[in-house]
Amino acid sequence: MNEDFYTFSEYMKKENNSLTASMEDYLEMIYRLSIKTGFVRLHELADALNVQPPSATKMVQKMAELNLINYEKYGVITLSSTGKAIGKNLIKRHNTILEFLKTLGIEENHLLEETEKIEHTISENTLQCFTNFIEFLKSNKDVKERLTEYISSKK
Amino acid sequence: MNEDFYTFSEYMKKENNSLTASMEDYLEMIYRLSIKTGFVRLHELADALNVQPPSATKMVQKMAELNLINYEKYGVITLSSTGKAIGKNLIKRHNTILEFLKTLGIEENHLLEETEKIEHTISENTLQCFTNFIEFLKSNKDVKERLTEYISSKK
DNA sequence: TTTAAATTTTAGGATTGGCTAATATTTTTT
DNA sequence: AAAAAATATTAGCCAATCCTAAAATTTAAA
Repeated sequence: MNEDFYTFSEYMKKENNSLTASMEDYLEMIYRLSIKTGFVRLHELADALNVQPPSATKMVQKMAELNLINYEKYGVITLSSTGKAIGKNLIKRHNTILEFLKTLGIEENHLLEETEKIEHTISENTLQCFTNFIEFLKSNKDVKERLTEYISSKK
Repeated sequence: MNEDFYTFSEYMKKENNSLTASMEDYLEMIYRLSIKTGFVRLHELADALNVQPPSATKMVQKMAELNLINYEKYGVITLSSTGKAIGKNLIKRHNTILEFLKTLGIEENHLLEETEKIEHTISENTLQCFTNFIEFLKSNKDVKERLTEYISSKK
């Protein structure tokens, strides 16, 4: 048993072709904001993520180079087909974690933040385990009830 | 319902007096490595965390300034009383998350990495929820069994 | 006790993703 | 169509944390 530790930074580094945590946040948000109209404007995106426009510009340029989005100077932002596919998965992951945490009794006003933080760190395998747990409770209503009961008794 | 999103970087910023994710990793490791002898050498620490010695030097200097550890150039590293107290909590948190994830069926060979990533992101409240869940299973053995069963049926 | 080996530090560089201030472009208003 | 307002970009800076290469210090060996 050779325990092999690394620092957080190292674990979070993206050696594969996967996205950085912040990129995932941008992609998710672009997905959400462009559902209705098919596009987003840079300042909407910046506002939604609570960053300054120059930060969004920089990130959006990077994402365009990675072909996650279509973007030209001063234009509108739209998702590429890749971006759309990835975005969809990110949103799904987000919602799974949200539901998972909710089930465990995380307070409503912390839910979003906790989800936002956790979603970027977990592996596919872990996500699947979360999904399984949710399913387990769905097909075992009695357990779900007892758990809910237990949680509220702890408040 | 005013959903207020931020990017991962913003969530992970430490405005309070709390430590960065990497600092937490260093502190945890120093705690582990200094249990027996009461001190650690810089190169042991660097080795254990898979970083190069200069990286460890820099971090250790910063942590000494924050009075988490006692350190003087070329000397040994020992925990200050503050550092010891915080370290103890970090280890406890680590172990809680490890147990939590194990219960959910995360595979043995991913357990450490997943724990290492999640431990730096969650709030006190969320940790408490994890603890509650573990307790719930301890006092409801039948549920624990059914869950374990369910998980292995999913493999 | 001088030399060699091990350990640690310093110096300088890279990446990520924020920021502000100033500039450029586009859109809207008059 | 010219002026004003809104939007977006560029330039340059900051902090965290990693890295390599070279220099300094300490420890061990001959």
